[in-house]
Amino acid sequence: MITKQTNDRLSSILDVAESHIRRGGFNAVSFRDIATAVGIKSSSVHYHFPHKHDLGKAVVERYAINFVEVLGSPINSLETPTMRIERLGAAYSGSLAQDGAICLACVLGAESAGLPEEVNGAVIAFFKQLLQWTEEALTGAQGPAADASYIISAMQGAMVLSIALNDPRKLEEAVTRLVRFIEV
Amino acid sequence: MITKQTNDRLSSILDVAESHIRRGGFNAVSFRDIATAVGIKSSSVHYHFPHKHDLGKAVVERYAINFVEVLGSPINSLETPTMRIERLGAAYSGSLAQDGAICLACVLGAESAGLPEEVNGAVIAFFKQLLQWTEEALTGAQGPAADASYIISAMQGAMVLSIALNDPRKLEEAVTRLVRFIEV
DNA sequence: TTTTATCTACCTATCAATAGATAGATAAAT
DNA sequence: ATTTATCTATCTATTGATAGGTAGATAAAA
Repeated sequence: MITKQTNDRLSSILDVAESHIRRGGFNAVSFRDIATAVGIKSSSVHYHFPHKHDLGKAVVERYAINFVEVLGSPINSLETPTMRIERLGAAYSGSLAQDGAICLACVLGAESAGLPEEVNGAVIAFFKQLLQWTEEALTGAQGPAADASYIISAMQGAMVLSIALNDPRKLEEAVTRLVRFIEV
Repeated sequence: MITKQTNDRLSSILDVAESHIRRGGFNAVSFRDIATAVGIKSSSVHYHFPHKHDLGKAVVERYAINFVEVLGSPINSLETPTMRIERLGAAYSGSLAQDGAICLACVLGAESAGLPEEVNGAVIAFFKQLLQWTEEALTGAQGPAADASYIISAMQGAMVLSIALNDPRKLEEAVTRLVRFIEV
């Protein structure tokens, strides 16, 4: 059985790992860093995640579940596609503003070719999930920006630019522009 | 005096470093890997680049010079803004197709928060240069996509998606869409 | 012309630090 | 009694970095 405390500890480990990865990529985490931050020993982190790729995969999978949960369903008859993409944009902006760090998929997608395949697989799955959500959200939409890949690309790219240039408005402006050019 | 051979060796070091960074980020390079690939010892790499951030900075700076050179001038009276952005898109697509690797700025921009400041500074400078080029190229242009930050974001993001999903068409489609929605 | 000095570009050897990983002990919980 | 979650202790490999040496080119001084 998994106790409450164990769950907390697991969460803490994943929290620290996610935070480090989102700031500096997969190689920016080490078992020791995590252990120190959480207050345990590195061998205890290995107990929960035998290999580093187990940890990486778990971080990505939790992130994916959480992201989709925050987004909610893309099929909501009370909303227009524009409103849904606005919601997606808000999730991106919020994540940047709240954590001061880029989206996990941005970092890991960028260093995709250097990742363990277990981690890369999880990243790919997340991207596909994200694309599917956006496609469904766009049902019936038209206009210069009404394409799932295009929207995800633009938002992720704007996020990178925002982080690199330390200017959150890059992302906000991109979202505004995207939303403006979706027609119902 | 810098001999021809020295120049070749320096180039080789930078070549290998760039290739590794573009595949897996800044931490995917090591002095030993480079040395082995080039055929010298790691201490010799240190001779040319005392610290790792010196190497990183040099890689970014060479990349920036090369990229702008490939692009050519953004101000060319024979071209429309659309044609210029098409040229930018071709540079991105070509770089992906030719090297099978993402743009250097995409990777380093994404892990920006984890980079040595010397390297990060060079990345920021490159981004600014790229934005300025695009702004100049857009002179007089209008339409849903006529914004430098937006165009760079969309292209970089599409590049990440292309690499992560192993589908170069993501980038090509994004470029097509961007170009289509620039009006003169 | 020969000697002396300096510089370049590499080498060997080595360092301390850190990486991921494992074995075995322990104590608490089930 | 067994499982869970942690510990201590340790391993091997790799990291970035440095010290000290050397062959060859260049250049200035004797």
